[in-house]
Order: sequence, then C-alpha cells, then structure tokens
Amino acid sequence: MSNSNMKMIKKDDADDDRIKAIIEEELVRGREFANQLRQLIVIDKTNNNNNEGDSAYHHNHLLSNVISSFANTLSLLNKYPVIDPVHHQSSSSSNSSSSPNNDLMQMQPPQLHSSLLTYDHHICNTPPDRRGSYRRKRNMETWTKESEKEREEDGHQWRKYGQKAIQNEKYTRNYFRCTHKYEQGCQATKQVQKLQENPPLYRTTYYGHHTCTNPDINNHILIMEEHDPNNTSSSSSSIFLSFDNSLPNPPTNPFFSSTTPPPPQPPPKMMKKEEDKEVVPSSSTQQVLDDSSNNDNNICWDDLMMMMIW
DNA sequence: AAGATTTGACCAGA
DNA sequence: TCTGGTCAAATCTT
Repeated sequence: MSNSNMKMIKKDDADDDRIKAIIEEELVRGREFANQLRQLIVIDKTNNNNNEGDSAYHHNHLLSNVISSFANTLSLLNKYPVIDPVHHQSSSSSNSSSSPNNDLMQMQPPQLHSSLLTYDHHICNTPPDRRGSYRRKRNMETWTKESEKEREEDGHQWRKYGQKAIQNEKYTRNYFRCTHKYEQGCQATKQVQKLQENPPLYRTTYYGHHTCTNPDINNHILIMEEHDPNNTSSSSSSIFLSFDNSLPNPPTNPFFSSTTPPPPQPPPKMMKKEEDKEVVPSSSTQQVLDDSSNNDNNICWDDLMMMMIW
C-alpha cells in the first residue's frame, strides 16, 4: 500500500503510546460495562425477570456506556488508524487457498486494509448513479467460506441480483445483496461461486458489512459468544462480540449477526488466510483486555481490531 | 399483488 | 478490448 492512499495524521511515538493507552482504557471500560450487562441479563433470567422496568433501565444505562466507550474508541481509531502490517492483505488474493479439499467450514478473517477505516466513505457512500456503474471490489475486506449449500443460512436475508459466467470457472457465479439494501442502505453483498457438482461445493465470498436492522430483535442488546465452548485452551477462547444492529453503524460479521437467530450449526472457525490455521493471539499482539478473573475471556489486539471493524 | 429470480444491457477498471 | 459487478425490466413464485 502507499501512504498516499490514506489520510494519516502525523504523530510521534509519544502520541502513539498516549493514544493507544486511551484506546485501551476505553476498550476496558466497554468490556466492563458489557460484562456487567451480561451479568444483569443472567440474573434476570435466573430471577424470571421479576422487575422488568428496573432491569430495562439498568440495561439501557449499561448499554449507553458500552456504546459510548466503543464510539470513543472508534473515533480515536478513525483519527489515528492503527495499522498492523501482518494483517494487511489484498482481497485479490483471498481465494488463493480455497480448494475443494479444504475444511468446509473454514473461513478467513476480514482482510484489513490501509483504507479500512475510510472504506465506508470511499465506497459505500458512493451510490451508483447509472445502470451498471459500480466500483470493483478488489480493495474491500472479504470473508470466504465453502459450503455444500448454495444458500447457507448465515443469519441474513439475501436477494439475488445477478448471475455471470466467469472466465476459467466451470460454473456461473451468483450475486446476492442484502434484502434491506434500498430500505436501509445496507451495503453487504456476497458472491456464490459453484466449485463442483458431486458432491456440490460452493464458495461464498462476503463483501462489506450489514448495517441493516431487524426489528424483531432490536431489544436484544449484547451477545457475547464463546467461540468454541468445547475448547478450554486459552488459544482458542477468543470472544466474539456481536452488537445489535440498531446501533448507529454496527457492521457485523456475516456469521455472527445478532439480528437473527444463529444458524443451528456451530460458527465457522476463523482462519488465517496465508497460514491456513485458526486465528490465535500471537506473541506480537497486545493483550489489552486482561481479565484476571476469567482467563477464558482474554481478547487479543487482533480480536479487538476485528470487533472494531464489525 | 407483492416479492423474488432471471437475464441481457450497461459500464468501470484492468 | 475484455471482464466482472450491477442495474432493471421481464418473468416467476408465493
């Protein structure tokens, strides 16, 4: 990437440390509020929700704190983008490791780009003004997943809008957009490329994030999911935060949406594209949310960046 | 009738 | 100029 592609505010190392500290502080605050909220929800459940008005007030209060904390962090990150070169990867290479022999449930993490934090303004806020007018998606972050089903349940409603024969591909590629594209301006799209017939195999590539809301579940505030409850090792215990889409701009990972009930199957494992292994906190990443009371809930810097983006 | 899908046209980027 | 992504009218499905 070239520096000319991104607006970077010049800052020295001392500023870096200070900004990082503020970001960490905000994230820790946010997590604490989220934990409190979770405990409240658990308590409400065990008490059969005897005092709904009271708990709703507490939920709202905590939620406001969580939102404000993450909004502050996002604001800082927008001002001072944190770039982790290890994760920079062009989506043009996102299909390189896909093969019919790969684990069907494998999925790549979002590819973080230099333009990540300004991406929405550059691409999503530019509505097509003419038929066929579009911007190619080479620099968008993507997730890919392989499946036996063409339309696997991923928690979102999709509308097919196109089908193309692609060069060097035996089968046609199908194009889907979010059903709420026009009513809510949701920019999420996906492409489904059939790879083989018997057994059927499809590669789904997700582009962009869902910004649509689902009125049915608007009151569900925060879901904290253990990524792999059966695995108790610390390396695979990253927490995925999924925020309700009624937040101002809550992009979500297509697989961890809070707007609709999760699919029956377990969530796919996040894979590092180039290494083809699960994303785990690396030694170079920063442990920003150190929870001494619950080591299973440690979140590494990479996870946080992913949460920020979603 | 409303919503979803199909399909040829259109157009930007490589 | 070719290719891939999107549009939108026509058609199909519920």
